[in-house]
Amino acid sequence: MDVNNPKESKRDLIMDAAIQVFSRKGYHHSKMEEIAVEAGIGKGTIYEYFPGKLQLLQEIMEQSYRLYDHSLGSIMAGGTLEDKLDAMIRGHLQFCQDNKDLTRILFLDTGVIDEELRQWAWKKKAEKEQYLQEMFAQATRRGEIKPVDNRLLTIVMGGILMSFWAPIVMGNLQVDAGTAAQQIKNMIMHGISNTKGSD
Amino acid sequence: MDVNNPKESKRDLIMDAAIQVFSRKGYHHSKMEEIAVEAGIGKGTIYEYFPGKLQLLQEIMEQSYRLYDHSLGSIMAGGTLEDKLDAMIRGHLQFCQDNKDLTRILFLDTGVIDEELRQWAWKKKAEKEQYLQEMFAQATRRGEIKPVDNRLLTIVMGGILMSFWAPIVMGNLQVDAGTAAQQIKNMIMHGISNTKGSD
Amino acid sequence: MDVNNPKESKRDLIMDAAIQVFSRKGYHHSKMEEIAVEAGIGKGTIYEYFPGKLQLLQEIMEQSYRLYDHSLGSIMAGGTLEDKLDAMIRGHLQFCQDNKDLTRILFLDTGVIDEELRQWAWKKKAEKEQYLQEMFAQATRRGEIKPVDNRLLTIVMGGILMSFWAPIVMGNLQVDAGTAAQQIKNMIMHGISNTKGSD
Amino acid sequence: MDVNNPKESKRDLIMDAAIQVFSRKGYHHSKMEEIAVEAGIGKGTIYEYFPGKLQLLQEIMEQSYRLYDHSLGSIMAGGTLEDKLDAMIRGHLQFCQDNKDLTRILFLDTGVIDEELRQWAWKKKAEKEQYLQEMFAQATRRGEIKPVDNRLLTIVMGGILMSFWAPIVMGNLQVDAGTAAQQIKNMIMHGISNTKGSD
DNA sequence: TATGAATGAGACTTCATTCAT
DNA sequence: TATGAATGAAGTCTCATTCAT
Repeated sequence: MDVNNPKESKRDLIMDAAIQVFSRKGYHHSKMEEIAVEAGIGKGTIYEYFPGKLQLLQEIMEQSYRLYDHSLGSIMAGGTLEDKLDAMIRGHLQFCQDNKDLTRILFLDTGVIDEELRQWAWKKKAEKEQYLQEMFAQATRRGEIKPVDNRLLTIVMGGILMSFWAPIVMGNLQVDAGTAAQQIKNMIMHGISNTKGSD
Repeated sequence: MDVNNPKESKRDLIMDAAIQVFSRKGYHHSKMEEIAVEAGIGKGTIYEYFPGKLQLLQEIMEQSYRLYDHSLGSIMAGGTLEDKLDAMIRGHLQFCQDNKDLTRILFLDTGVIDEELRQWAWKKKAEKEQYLQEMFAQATRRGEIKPVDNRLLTIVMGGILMSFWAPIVMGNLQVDAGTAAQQIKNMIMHGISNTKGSD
Repeated sequence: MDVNNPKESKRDLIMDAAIQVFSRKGYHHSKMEEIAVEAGIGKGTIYEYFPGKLQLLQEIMEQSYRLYDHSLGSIMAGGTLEDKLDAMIRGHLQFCQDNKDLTRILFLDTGVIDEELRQWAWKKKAEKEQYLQEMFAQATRRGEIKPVDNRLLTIVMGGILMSFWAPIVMGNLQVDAGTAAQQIKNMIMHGISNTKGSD
Repeated sequence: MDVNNPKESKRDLIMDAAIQVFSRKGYHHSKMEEIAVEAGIGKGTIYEYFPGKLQLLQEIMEQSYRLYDHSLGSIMAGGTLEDKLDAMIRGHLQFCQDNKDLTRILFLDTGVIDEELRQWAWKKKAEKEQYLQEMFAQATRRGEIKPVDNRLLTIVMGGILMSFWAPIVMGNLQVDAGTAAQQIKNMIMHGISNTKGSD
């Protein structure tokens, strides 16, 4: 089936090789030559499938985001905020664990490559925040959470998710996604203080 | 009178210019020529004060971390965990607001430049996590917080701090550090759930 | 047909161009750009075949020495000292006349470029002196020459050979290698004094 | 006396420092900065006494040649060819031994620096050869030597002298100038062959 | 006169991209 | 379609020389 579409498979071959190399060295230290070698093809062939190095990265990033969105989207469909948070965190951890190379590229190189790419990443981030914000707003309306500053809460939530990629990808952290997600969700929902209530 | 120490001031002039340019373009897109122009000096002069481009960045990073540590260290001395968290968050927000260019460099370029620099940044991060972990351990012993997974809590806390640099530096977020810090601290301590029960 | 081995021929093309330029200007005044122009190729192409400027010179030197050794080695095989001297001098003169550019590089730039290269040249020189010394020692044992200080004799012999490259290469001296070699050999063997007595 | 003429002494100070550095590193690897440090003065001061780096070398070379000429000239005044040769060789060896730094500069860097300097060195060499040629011609007329090719003889003689600088300066050869000179002179006059006579 | 901070032309080298085969 | 040899723009760094003090 994959062999039926050799062009697409060669394209994927290149993308996979690029993911390896970008992840290993970072975008600016990756050479087209090295990607070609990793893919087992000639340097010029890459340009048959991608306009250039930057577009190759863009393509990888876009595909990664699609994969990420798909992974999370299917998981966190309905339910209470607590269920959604749990699913979201679990999905995020699972994605990071399952796609270390993609994750490294996605969170390491995004900001420093190119203005256009920065804009794009910024837009993606804004979309995600938009989604979070609505999720929290809905939960607020439903009375599931206290009336906190939604803007701050969104940033905090995003930060919590972001904070896990490095420990996971760099190999320091090995957790069971389900267990960790539940713990983290509980921290967010109920805090860490021993004294119930206050403020 | 301003130039009591002309050598030091020239060095600082270069560093300031480099901070501008690195922050604006990112390390890899910054040219020594451009830094020189920004500083209003000749290209060669930079090399009288710094061995090379990479060392110039390193110097900036180290100075930034010293400044950051000093800013936070003086603030969050004693008190309960709640006081410390409040001070830490407030200091962090304030630093990001007061040193946008530095912040952008510190959190954007760190990972992708150079192996040595990556090691250094990694060490700094580990130190900070070590500090957080001890802070939480102490609070646990004192009974200030529930017995949660310290490793996860540390990562979460780090992520929350990290999450604010981008909104602040990119200009989207304008908050009063004191107010925001208190709100964020409360989220961490008491959670966002409306139901007072725990898991 | 001429290009049976295009890769090797391109390499040679570059080396030939480099020999021209190095010979004309000396190593330190030769620019990679100029070598590329001389070869009729782009600047970057040189780096496809040689790691850098210094290694390009090294390669030329090594090839030159191989050529030189081969030229002399085949000529001066056996026979009496007188025959050997004659062959050696003739071969040396012929080499200088046939390879003026190489000769200029070999004897002009060797000492001043680079420590490693200096070591290499020194080793080559020592090898040649070793060879001369054995040749003279053998002749002494055979009673072909008087018992003179072998160390001094070797240096003298080396100097005599060396002395001819400049006049030949700079274009002042045009001699028939065979005739000149015989004359020089006779000077060495029998001296220039008219009085047949010795000291 | 030296102190009475501070300008001249400072000039000499610089030249001495330059001789040290040029000899140690070779012209192209010597930096004006290093020469200044060696002289214990400021970099700019060199330019008060010399127009530039090249002219500093030229000055050193010219002074060296004057010293060399003076050393030899006073020694080899009159007498037979044999006496002259003996004095010339002895003087040459002595000069090389007494002025290793100068010698290294004189014989190592001459050819590769600059077209003007090359011309100058060439002229000097031609003058010396002119002198040798006349010396030999005179000896021929007096019947002191056989009628050999004067041109070749001159080159040979020059080569013999030249051949000794490297062994002496590089530290391998330690000889008594008088003894060695006599031995070398005898080789030249009477050859090394054991069979007296032939053409 | 002496200085040394400042300069910028110039050289090497890299590597994304092209294009003839 | 696939290739990889060839390219040259671009960037870092050096160091002889200048000049204000």
